[in-house]
Amino acid sequence: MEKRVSLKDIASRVGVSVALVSYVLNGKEKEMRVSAEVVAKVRQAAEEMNYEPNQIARSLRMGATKTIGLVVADISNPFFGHLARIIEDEAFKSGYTVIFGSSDEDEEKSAMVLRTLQNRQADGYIIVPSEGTTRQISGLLRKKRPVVLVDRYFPELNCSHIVLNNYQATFDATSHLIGKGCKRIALVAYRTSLIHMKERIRGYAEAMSVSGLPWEDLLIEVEFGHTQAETDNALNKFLEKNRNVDGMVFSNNGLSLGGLYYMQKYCIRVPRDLAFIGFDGGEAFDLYPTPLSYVSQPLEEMGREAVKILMDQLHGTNRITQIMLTPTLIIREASPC
Amino acid sequence: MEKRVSLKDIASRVGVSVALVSYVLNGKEKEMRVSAEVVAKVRQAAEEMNYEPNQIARSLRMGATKTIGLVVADISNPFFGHLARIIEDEAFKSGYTVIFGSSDEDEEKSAMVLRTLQNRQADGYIIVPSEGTTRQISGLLRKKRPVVLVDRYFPELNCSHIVLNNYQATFDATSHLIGKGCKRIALVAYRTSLIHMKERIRGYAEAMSVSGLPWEDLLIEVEFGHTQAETDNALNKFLEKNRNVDGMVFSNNGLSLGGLYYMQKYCIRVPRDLAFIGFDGGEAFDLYPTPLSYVSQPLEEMGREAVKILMDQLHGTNRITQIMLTPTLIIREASPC
DNA sequence: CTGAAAGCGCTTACAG
DNA sequence: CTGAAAGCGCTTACAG
Repeated sequence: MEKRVSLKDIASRVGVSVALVSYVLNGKEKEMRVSAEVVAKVRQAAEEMNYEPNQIARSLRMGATKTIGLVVADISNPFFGHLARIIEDEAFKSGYTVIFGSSDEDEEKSAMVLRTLQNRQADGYIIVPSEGTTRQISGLLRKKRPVVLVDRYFPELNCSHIVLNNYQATFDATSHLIGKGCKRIALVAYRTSLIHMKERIRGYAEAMSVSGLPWEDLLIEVEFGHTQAETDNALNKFLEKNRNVDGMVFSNNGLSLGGLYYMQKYCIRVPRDLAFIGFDGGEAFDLYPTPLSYVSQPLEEMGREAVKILMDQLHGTNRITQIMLTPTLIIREASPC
Repeated sequence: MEKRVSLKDIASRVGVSVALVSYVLNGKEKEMRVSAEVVAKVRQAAEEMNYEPNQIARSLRMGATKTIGLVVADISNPFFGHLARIIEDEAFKSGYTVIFGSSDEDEEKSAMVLRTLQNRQADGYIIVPSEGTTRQISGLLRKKRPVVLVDRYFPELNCSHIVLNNYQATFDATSHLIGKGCKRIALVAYRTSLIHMKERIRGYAEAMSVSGLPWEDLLIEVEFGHTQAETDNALNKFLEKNRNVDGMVFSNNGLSLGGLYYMQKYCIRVPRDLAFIGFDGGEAFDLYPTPLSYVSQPLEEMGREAVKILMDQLHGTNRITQIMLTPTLIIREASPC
């Protein structure tokens, strides 16, 4: 391992103190009234020696790492990958780097990831919280760490968050199908206590109710971490009992795709045999024989705003910001082919 | 910001030196022959005070951060997102954390990302290198930083890498179409000097040549960072001139999807009107009316091995390992529906 | 068995 | 205008 060049190396080469080099390289030569001659010499030496600051040392000294800890369910899931990318870019603009960890919607894994991020002294956290992690988040808050929750949140926690208006998302989706004449609309959801799912179920139930349609028997709940086989099973059982179902709303991207795999396997033509509204878009929806309708989230805005809220808190305001974004229903008609 | 508890805090509470606390908490109480009584007291105090080590301080002292710097083209691209996830998990097993950056296939951005990762003193690097970054990589090597290149590499560089046998990938894909009776097979590729693309083109050209089929006019090259409109344009122009094309091979995932969007727009039915082989899989390929054939890469293996090779180098061997993985051609037949 | 001390590379009052 | 010194939290020879 070749020796990295330090301030000391530059100082001894130029023949000045380390402090002076630090001032110059941090643009404090004005307020410190360093002589023009020294400034020039230091700059040149730093350049020639290819000096790069040691962010670790600086972090230790300053008590801040310029690091954002990001916890998502799974970075390989395009929804979270995209979010991560937006956060990366936005953080970079403010000089922050992102360290991430995937929680797999698992309480234990979430705890491990958070411990790692804390040991690495992340200055602030952007978290897609998993079920059962309320105490982990409140622990962070107790330590006065800036935290922004994304996609979901815990109503009982006084914490910044930015989420979709999930109620509206499924309310609009369901209402649209009702407007198209559907009467027996099923919702496919995850079985979880997390608020975003609860809200999506509530939106659906409300849309059905205001039209006087029963829905209690049309709610299909699937376990997190379900395999395709299990999803197939659940849908099979459900459709056997409810042969007259004429529409389906899926409450997230993975479920939507799982549903499509199922339909394909059992030769159910979507949307001809069964009206369909998915969640979050993707190539599979676009390239379907008839492009599929779905609920679209303003992901860019969600990521960008999450970073902004965090930056706000990192810069000392103690303000708690809670934002609810508006979903867009993307309606596709039969393709021209 | 609440004060974090340090070794000093524990030491003063127990009434021993900081060194002793450090020994105990790092499991060195045996070799240091710390008395059982002190061990117990320190352990308990650490527990009660919720002590978490400051990895930043440790990094500075030890000259190692237990951090892997990961550079991908774009973390929001499922191919790289998946790779990142595998690397994250594998690195975690060895106690390493991942810091990532997206280069967007851009030389400048790559340089910025690498600078950031170096300032943060990443111990080693896993890089999907962009065009024109040979000097950036060789700079890292000159500083004796462990580096593993993934997906692509630079033949002129003595550096570990793990890539697909890209030649075989398109050779097999093209040969398969030839075996099916296709004679005018086009390849859609990126215009780049990067070896993985060159190899994919070479595999295609060779497969055509051994069957005595001309191909020079059937190679379609698209710029990196192309928009869909530009892809549409290129394909339109090409197909106008070559109406008799009977098959198409796409040389990466983005191009494959771009191709499918094009086909959809112009009502070309795949694979009925035109034989098709894509790259890297994905839901869109599966859910196509007729599931589409594609070249599959062993991504898990690529990610896992990349970390293993890096760990090897981090643990002091100076060995250079270069691995070429075997692609699998996934052939799908018409669906039963 | 235990503690005092040095030092990783940096920033920043403080003194002159 | 410049330098000596302290200190961030940790690890690790060294001395006793």
